[in-house]
Amino acid sequence: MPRKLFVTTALPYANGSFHIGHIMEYIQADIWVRFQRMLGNSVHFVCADDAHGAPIMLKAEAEGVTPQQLVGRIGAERNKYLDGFHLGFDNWHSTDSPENTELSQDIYRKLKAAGLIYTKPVEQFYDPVKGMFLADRYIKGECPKCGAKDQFGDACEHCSSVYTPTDLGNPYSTLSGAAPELKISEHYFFRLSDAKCVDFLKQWVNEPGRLQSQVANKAKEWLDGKEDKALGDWDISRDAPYFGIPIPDAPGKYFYVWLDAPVGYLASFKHYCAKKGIDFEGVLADPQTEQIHFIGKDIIYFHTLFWPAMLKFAGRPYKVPDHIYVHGFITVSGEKMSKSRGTGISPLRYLEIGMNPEWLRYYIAAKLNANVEDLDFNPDDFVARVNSDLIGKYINIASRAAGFISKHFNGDLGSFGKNEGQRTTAGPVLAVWGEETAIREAYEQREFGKVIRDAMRLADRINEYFDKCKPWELAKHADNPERKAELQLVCANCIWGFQVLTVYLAPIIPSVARAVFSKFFGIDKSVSWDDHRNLVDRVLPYQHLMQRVDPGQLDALFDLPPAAPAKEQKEVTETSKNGSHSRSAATSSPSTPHPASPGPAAPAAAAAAISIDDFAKIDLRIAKIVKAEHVDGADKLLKLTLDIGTEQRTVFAGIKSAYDPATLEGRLTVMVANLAPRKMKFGLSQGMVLAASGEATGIYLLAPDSGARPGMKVK
RNA sequence: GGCGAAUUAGCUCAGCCGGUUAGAGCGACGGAAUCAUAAUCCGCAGGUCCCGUGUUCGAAUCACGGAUUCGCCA
Repeated sequence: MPRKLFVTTALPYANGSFHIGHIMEYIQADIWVRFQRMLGNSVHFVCADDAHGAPIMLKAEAEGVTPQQLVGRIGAERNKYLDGFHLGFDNWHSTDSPENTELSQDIYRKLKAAGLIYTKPVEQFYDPVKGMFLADRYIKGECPKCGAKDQFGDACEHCSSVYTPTDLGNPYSTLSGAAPELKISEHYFFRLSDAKCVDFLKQWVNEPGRLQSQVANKAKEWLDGKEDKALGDWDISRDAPYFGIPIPDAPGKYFYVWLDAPVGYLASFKHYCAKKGIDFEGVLADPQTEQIHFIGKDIIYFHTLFWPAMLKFAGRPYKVPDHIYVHGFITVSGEKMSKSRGTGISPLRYLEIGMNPEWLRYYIAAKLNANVEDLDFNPDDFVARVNSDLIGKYINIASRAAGFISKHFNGDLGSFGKNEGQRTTAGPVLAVWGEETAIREAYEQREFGKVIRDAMRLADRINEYFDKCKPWELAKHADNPERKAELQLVCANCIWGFQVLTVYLAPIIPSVARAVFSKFFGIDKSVSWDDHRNLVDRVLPYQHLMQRVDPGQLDALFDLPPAAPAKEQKEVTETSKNGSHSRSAATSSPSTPHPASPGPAAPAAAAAAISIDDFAKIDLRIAKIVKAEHVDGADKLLKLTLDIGTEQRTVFAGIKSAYDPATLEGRLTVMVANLAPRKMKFGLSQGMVLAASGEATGIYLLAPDSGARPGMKVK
């Protein structure tokens, strides 16, 4: 009996491009979905842009476009990523859509009819210049405890005390700079504290197998809170102007973005159903349907409290989620992605420089398990794992066995019985078949790391078998029919083992799996789980199925343009604090846009004029290169140790192509001494040296006239 | 500040309910092989299991305290 699955990933906030954290979540869900589909289960897999809310409204305003235009622009680039990483969503929609408006308002009306909605006046800061109420993050002022200036309205970065915006001294609006006024407005609330809500949620959370234990514990902590920790009601309205969905019969009131965001799961599904002629309500109302949401650990609160309660008390046709599968964040080289230092990985750049998306899928799968744990992208580890596991172990099996079959048997794998128990498959094939249950269960449990550990152990077995049987020796005696038959058997066994492994790995590397079947086995079909039993009869001449990673590509991946200037960072900080879906996938990294490539400097098309004050911010110093060294594994970089009088700095400079390190030692140059340090693949770079370059090749380091001494300021 | 999670070989990690000399992969090192995109195979080396105290016949595993990191506190 095939399962019926409705699967979603968290809605990304549509104010920016995808970052590596989004991609990680989609890869996790996509692997699981592909696995389910291979088993023959029915899966509807959808997502959507989370379009509403103040940050998008304000960003659009700043850019002089409508929110719809902004969201449309972001939405237009989604497919590049989704196709690029083989993410097989059935549909991608938007919360700013007729379906979402209809469903959100319907759910609201039903909640209201159930007596779970009420209104209450709320006193809140109001920006008289902008004419709008201000969320906490748009108010700054002096910390009531320590007096630090320019603190946000929720917590102090200096003394980390927590308070409300009304506690701030000399508050001001970050939007207009005006002093905010306290103003009262009627707000709509969802009565989450209602006994029937709490009782339902307690039962829902405790359902065995529904949530990961860490997640269930967290939810229980919220549900069992007492006094000031007790579960409160949820403020679901915002006053105009607001980019969102109007609340029925409440002029000037809109749903808070977090109310309509998860409804977007349903809106996207409904939109898809309409396109495909599927009965939307029928699928939802079917008790067999399993509704599953993949999310990041930062949005557990919304998905284990509000969302199930909303659905439960809205009633039919809505169903409560069957599972919420929570993952951790992704870090890069052990560090949380930094907002200010521009570290991180751009998924778009990854694709643009021609890196294979399935390397990343493989690497992320290798490090994923079912727990709410962060995982680390480590560049060296990435290269090692992909090259030694995927190419060295797995692909290598086909590569080394196929030649003999093509050369001596014209691609025929032989008339040996291929069924379990028969002599011919007693070698590696039985071993590989023996792990089928374990691997299938590991997939089901989202223990992808275990899948890969198991699969690679099997690849090792096949390689050992190959070595032990020495087919290259057998081939030397191919005129002996017995030797020749043995040669065919050994190679066939390895190729069958490879076939089974390919099926096992297909959810993770779908495109390679498909290519193995079409280009190597001559079978053009989508790979199903059953294909691990249907051993093939022949192979086509082997052609490369996958390239190795060139470590130089990692340099290119991390060689991003300098971090965005301070203004941009501030924006990012603010928007990322909005607690919406934007951060749901993983890190708090901004999705820093970047040019297609670090392009050659066009003959300086005069940049915009700056003031002398702007220039003075740059601390340029004469530096003496005391040491210059090659960097292992870096194509372009040299590691420089610079003396600037008061201290020594380590700087990585992209001048390897132009300078021999030995000739640099001892000479003077100019460095930016106050450039924010930046973590690079090879270490921390504490500044940069200045060099000239143009259209033509060549890089020319600056040098001061004689007489300059290390540490002198350049101005 | 309160609560929670994490901390195991150079790197990435596995070690369930406490039980013999703590494991894997990669890397390093030494060999072999040469079919394969220098991939593969064999062997070897590497650990005060964050620190301390305690419970126990026995603790990486439990308890308490501490350090560091990360998160949650609507």
